[in-house]
Amino acid sequence: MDDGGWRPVKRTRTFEDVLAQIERRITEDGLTAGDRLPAERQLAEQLGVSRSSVREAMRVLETLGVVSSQVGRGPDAGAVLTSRPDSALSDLLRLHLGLASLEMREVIDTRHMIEQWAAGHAASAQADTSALAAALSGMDAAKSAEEFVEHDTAFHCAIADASGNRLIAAIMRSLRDSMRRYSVEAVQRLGDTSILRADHVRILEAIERGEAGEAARAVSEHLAHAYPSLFGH
Amino acid sequence: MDDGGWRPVKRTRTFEDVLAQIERRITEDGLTAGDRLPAERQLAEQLGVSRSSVREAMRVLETLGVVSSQVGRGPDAGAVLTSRPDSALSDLLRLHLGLASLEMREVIDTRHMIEQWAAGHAASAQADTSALAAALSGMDAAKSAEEFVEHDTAFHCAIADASGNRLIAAIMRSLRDSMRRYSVEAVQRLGDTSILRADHVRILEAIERGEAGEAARAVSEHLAHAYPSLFGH
DNA sequence: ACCACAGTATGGTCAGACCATACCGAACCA
DNA sequence: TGGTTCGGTATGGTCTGACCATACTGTGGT
Repeated sequence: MDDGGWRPVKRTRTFEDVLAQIERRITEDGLTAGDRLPAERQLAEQLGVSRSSVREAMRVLETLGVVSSQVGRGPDAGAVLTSRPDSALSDLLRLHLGLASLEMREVIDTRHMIEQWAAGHAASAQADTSALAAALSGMDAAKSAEEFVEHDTAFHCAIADASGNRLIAAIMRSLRDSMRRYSVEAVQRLGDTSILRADHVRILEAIERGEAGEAARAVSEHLAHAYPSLFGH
Repeated sequence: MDDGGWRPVKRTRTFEDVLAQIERRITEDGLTAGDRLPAERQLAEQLGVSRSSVREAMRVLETLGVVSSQVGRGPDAGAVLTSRPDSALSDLLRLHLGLASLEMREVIDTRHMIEQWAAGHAASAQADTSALAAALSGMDAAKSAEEFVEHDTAFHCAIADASGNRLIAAIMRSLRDSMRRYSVEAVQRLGDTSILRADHVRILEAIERGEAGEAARAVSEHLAHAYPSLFGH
């Protein structure tokens, strides 16, 4: 019955080895976005594994938003290192929401946290607000809830961008992405978007004036207006 | 030269079709963590594709922390739906940090934001603090910087858990995971950890007394102590 | 009741083939 | 000289079929 404390063997699959090798080359050679990886067949031969294993590793890297594969021939073909964490995060959130291992409430609370933080930092940094203003006009011109949400998303993502933190901006984009349908329903339920517009103007002006506290407060109240059912207390 | 506005062909790869089918079955059949997917060969036959394509789809799902594959036979074998967003997020952060498409500063700022939020909510919720206390004793007994960081991570993740938001807790865990090496170096540079201990006690007591504002403040000052070089302003 | 062993379903891996794509370059005109 | 056409080729995408290691299942013997 006693295995003597052994048994930590934890078999490691071939494609995981390939992954580790590629990651090692990335960090050791200092590769960055734009650099090309060897072709699949070449990599398979170099590492002494089959092309299938290399392909599975590529699929993982692609899922994580680290490489992008192009067919054909030439400088742009093959596996190129990229930097797209957004879609990876979106897929992750969407699937886990579908699995019911996350609830919308948790997503919205997270968004609340991020937006307050981002608005405050955007204000302190006196960030450029032209993207915010553009999104605002887009909302004014919107002819459907879908279109409105589209520009609303742009507005809030622009705040995250303006905070200067790319990780937070990426999380923000994927949060919005995974709750798009929910947002559209919320806008339709709401009917009148004039309150939201006033909120947006208040947020924009607070950021422009560099008033971090007011910007955070404005964001908080805005979310309470947009999702009244979740902020009943 | 004019293609008449066409060209939206966007070839879709077979494994992406498989992914869509599986995701559809998850949402339509209401599958959740613990349920089993059909075997690879079976799935390939059902969908009329090769096993390779099914496997690539599986690899994506596994990367996103949605399925876990076990070899062998029996009820536990095969592809089982799981809910492990943590490792997926960790891999994502680690690789993008390696690609220099994210900077440590951004990770730590994000952590700062999350910890303040989580500490405040844990305090308001009068959450159970036994895990926090356990981690605290672990730090006291630690004999190396690595061991100290191990329990320190447990302490801070326990705060995130206590906030009750699984998404935020998952993000917290992956943040800590991806910056483990950095944290160890920071502790070694610091040498004396008594200041950190005092901070931890202050955080713990604030949460126990339900003082959200004090908990958030304590977390903020704690991070300034732990990473003085990043909070010089 | 227990145990040993063959059977079998599972994922993991490999080799080799073929396809579509898209660039490269040489041969071919104008 | 200049452009065009067309075959060559490197790339990822897909499929087939095979074999392996693993771990349960059931059967038969003790």
